[in-house]
Amino acid sequence: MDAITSPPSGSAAQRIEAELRRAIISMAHPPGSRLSEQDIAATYGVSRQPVREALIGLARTRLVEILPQRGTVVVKISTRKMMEGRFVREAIETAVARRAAESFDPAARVRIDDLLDLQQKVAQRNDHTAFQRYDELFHIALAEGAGCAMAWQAVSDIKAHMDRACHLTLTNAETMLELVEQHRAIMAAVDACNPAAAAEAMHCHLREILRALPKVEAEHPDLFE
Amino acid sequence: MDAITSPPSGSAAQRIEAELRRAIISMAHPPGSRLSEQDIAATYGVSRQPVREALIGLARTRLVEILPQRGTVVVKISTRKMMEGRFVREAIETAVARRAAESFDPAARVRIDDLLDLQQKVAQRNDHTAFQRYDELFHIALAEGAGCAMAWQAVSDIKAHMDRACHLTLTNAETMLELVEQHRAIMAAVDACNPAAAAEAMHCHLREILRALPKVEAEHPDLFE
DNA sequence: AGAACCATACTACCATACAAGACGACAGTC
DNA sequence: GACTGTCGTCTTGTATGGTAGTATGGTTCT
Repeated sequence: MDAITSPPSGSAAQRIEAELRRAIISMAHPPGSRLSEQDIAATYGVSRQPVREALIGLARTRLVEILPQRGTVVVKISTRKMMEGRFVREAIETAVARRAAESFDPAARVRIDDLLDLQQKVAQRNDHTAFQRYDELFHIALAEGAGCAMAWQAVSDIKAHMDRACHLTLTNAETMLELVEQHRAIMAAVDACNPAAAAEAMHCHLREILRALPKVEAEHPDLFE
Repeated sequence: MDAITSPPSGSAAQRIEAELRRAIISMAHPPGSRLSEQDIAATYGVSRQPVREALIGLARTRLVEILPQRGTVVVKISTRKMMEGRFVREAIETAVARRAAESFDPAARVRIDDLLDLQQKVAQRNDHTAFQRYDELFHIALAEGAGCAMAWQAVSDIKAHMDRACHLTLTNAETMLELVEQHRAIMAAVDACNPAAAAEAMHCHLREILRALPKVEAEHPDLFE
């Protein structure tokens, strides 16, 4: 049942990177805020070295920017880059959906129904964090079921940025329930073995996600670059 | 003219990571070989710390695998993973080619012709390394010209793995010249503003690259997993 | 002879200390 | 008053020592 709380994996550096990643995506560290190696090290009770490695990892996913000898800051949200990211994600995930409709692992299929039910529950509770976690699990399961788990690797970084923005756009339960319905629509096309419909459903799904972005940019201009 | 030799950028860690990356892709460190932090540190005349950060970076791109408290090894080539990677890369790059045919930055357009001429030259000289570098520059320029530079970010890691395999498959000048011709075919479709043709040309191009992979796996089974 | 056991040499990992660059405040000068 | 040079304090970057875990080879017991 605790598939949602990822365990404190392996090294301290990995653990801290995961923690910081969550904190950044959930806006606990808002865009533009500074991240001091020393402060974080003190917070987590470790040395600067693992913190440094964690920040390097986050910099690689473009969630933070390390300015040499100056400091590390959480990158601001860029609508333009977000749209570019959507383009790439759309290219990958529509291809995955198409392949899923051609052949899908039956074992993964039943798991997805469970995921969607759980996602619907947390959506009704208006629980952002759990919702996004199940959203991620859905897309992972879809890629794995289609036999291209590696595709997720390429998408995960982009999705992290999107999820951060969605913490501003996903304000009510209705919107989240809509997204769950879109997930079900994708699976319906997959079950019908209709590649074109699956790709189209995924296309609409990804289009919907960032629809409200320009509005929140006007509301929170300080979070954007 | 020295656009091919990337400068020793910023920190020692980044410099060493770039060096190791080149060495791995060019098979100077063959798949399966061990990479000791200490040895590399001594080789490059630096401490173990920047080497460690470099190895962590390479592990993130799946070029090496860090086994905690045991050692770091160059990952072996996996035909299955390579095919999965091609699937993802195909999804992204055909979308890029399609968009390029819809609208392309004129300034980037002229640069590409220069790149292709240079690539043809080094192909005639049978210079693997330079060829792959210009190949990379071509795909980057195409993405930038199409206005989705971020797409390259998602492709670069996959291409690194492919390039490593291609060091085994690209043995003669003829094959390289064929690939240049495929590049020109893509650009012809772009110039003709024919998205479908551009995507199809890219599709064929990426299909060709790994065609000889099963053969080299039979010849060098020790390099594969 | 075979197998369990232990010492040793290796590894990645973390903590600490030091170095070098960047920014801001302040004093001195024109 | 505006400009400039210098010093102090922040930051990240690098070096080094020490720790825990793993594999390996020799040894001892059965």
